[in-house]
Amino acid sequence: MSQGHTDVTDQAETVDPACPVVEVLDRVAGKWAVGILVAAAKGPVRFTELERQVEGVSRRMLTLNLRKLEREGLLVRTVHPTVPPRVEYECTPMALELYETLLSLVSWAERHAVDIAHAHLVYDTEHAAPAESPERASRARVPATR
Amino acid sequence: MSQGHTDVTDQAETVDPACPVVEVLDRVAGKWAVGILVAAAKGPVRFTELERQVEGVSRRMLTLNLRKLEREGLLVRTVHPTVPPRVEYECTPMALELYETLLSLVSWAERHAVDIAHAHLVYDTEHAAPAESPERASRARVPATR
DNA sequence: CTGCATCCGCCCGGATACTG
DNA sequence: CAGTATCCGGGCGGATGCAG
Repeated sequence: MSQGHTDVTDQAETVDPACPVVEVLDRVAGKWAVGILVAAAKGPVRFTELERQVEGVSRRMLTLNLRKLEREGLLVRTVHPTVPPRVEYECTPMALELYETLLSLVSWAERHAVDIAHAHLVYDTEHAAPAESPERASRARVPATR
Repeated sequence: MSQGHTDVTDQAETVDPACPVVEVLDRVAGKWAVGILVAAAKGPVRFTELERQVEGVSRRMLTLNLRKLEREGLLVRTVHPTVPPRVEYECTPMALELYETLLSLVSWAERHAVDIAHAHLVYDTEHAAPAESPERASRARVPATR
């Protein structure tokens, strides 16, 4: 049991001395983690609720990410001892702060959405293009000859 | 050639209607992308230079991420037509803005470093613990009975 | 020096079935 | 309802070799 696939729930995380940003991103790296955070940011959410809202996530990955986020101290899991069982996940203050920070990323993305789209277009064009003008067929910028 | 493994260079990216954050993160998701950005933030960097600074990245992944970042319009590739060839990668203004934003993430990480570490400790303890006190061995918080 | 192509192992993550 | 366990395919990414 101590082997097999580790999934997102990597207990032994690889440290990256380069910079702490990587660490943060690695935590939220999960394709679903952010979605979960967003869904939970508005208030306590039930398991099935998440399964619907995040939508696209499998039960497995949902649970996995939930556990991970809980471990990170970003979510609090509350079990209501009722029948049928009722479990709610709630963002911690820390998570809400992170959420606010993520918003600045969104801001960045929105501000440069067109730039990025344009960049894609240019890159793809200059790249997929087999050959047009014999001169200047290379995709890279060349510095002023000096 | 038109098939096989797609790697990081996924041209056809999956759209996530949930929120734009995911998009941004997916762009920088590459374990190495951030490292590259950081290295390039200080100024134009050569290929081999990156290979050393990021350190841990294979030539393959480096190239792949470089291409991706270039496509995103975050890096500018400049080829100096000399011999031996000299290629430099430089952050675009847009990338530098992103870099600044990422710094706020670092700030968050630093502010809550201890909280996170503590959360890990608690979670791991309450979880790895096979059994100690017969009562209250469950890891979840239970809400006040009401 | 810079970069692409191929091979290939390994992990990620989806599907399914079963438990409390 | 809320998970856990198992199977298993796909692609992610390292290693290597070759080209400009």
